[in-house]
Amino acid sequence: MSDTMAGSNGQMGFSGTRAAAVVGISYRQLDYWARTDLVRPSLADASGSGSRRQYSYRDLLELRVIKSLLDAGIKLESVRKAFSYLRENVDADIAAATLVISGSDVLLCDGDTLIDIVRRGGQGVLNVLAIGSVKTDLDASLVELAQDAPAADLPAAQAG
Amino acid sequence: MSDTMAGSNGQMGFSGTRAAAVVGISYRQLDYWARTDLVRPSLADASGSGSRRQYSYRDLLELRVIKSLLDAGIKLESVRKAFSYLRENVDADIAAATLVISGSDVLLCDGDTLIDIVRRGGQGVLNVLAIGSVKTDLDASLVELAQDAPAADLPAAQAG
DNA sequence: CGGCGTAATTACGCGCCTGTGGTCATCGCA
DNA sequence: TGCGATGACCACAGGCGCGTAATTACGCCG
Repeated sequence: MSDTMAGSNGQMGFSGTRAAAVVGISYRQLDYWARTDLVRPSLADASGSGSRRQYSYRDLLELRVIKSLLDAGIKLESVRKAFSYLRENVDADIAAATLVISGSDVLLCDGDTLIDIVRRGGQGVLNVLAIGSVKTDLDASLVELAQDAPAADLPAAQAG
Repeated sequence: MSDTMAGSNGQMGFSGTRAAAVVGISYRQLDYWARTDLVRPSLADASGSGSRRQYSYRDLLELRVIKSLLDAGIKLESVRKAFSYLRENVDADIAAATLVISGSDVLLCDGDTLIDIVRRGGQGVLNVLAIGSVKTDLDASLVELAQDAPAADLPAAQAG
């Protein structure tokens, strides 16, 4: 009936269409990003026509961060570099920190470190994004769209 | 002999080619930006083939700020919006402040105000750029390139 | 006044990102 | 096991932001 049925472990996935709807991007963007290796669905990748991609909650968070960066006028190419860097150098819990992009340098930091960085304010542009607020917005969108897919649990348990 | 001859008032202009060289962008970019109304030369605009554009020092500063934003991965379209907003709402001395772009809001602020903004860190991306450092870099580039155009005064008198 | 250098103009092409539309494999369901 | 819905795949189009190259016009200088 719905593609958001909870599995036996309570960890549900999101289909491509639903992921795009929740995040607030077009399906074509989601598709393009998946096949150009920006964000691949971590639960189930596509394997030919007719297969189904399955996005995790964490994937949605990444997608939403990317959407925020795009909305802020940042080029997709730049977003790609930032995320490839992040994936190689950071495994910390992303949701708690603030993302800072400064040229080719990317880092996650907490509030005080952030103030420090901004105060010294190198010689380039700083792109600053609080992941926490992104997560809040994402959860709100999830609750909104949950009405269309009744049997799904709300993601409250995932708040970290 | 040179297109950077100082006039009787000491206020010299920069040709298109030199402006591009000093700022560090291609001539095609400068040309494109001029004819699409991003930055027009304030001393003398083009008037047909064979005419000469004349950029002021202030123009160079704007161009350099734009270059910084582009280098940071910000889309030209977004830069356009920011500058059209700035030109309509702000006549303060740009060189002293910090430029902050937050979605469709653009503002110039000093150090303390900046910290305040970052601390509360709205729900989007903040693009932060200290204009002072841009000006410093620009002046350095001017001094470097002055060797190619000997008779020109250094822009030290223009420091704000 | 006629060549010469500079530079603005124009035409053309490319790569990126994305929207549109159609095709086709797969899944859910009866 | 066939049928309809879903969604991945593919071909194409289009705008933006330039690069490249040729063309045209101005200004200077001999």
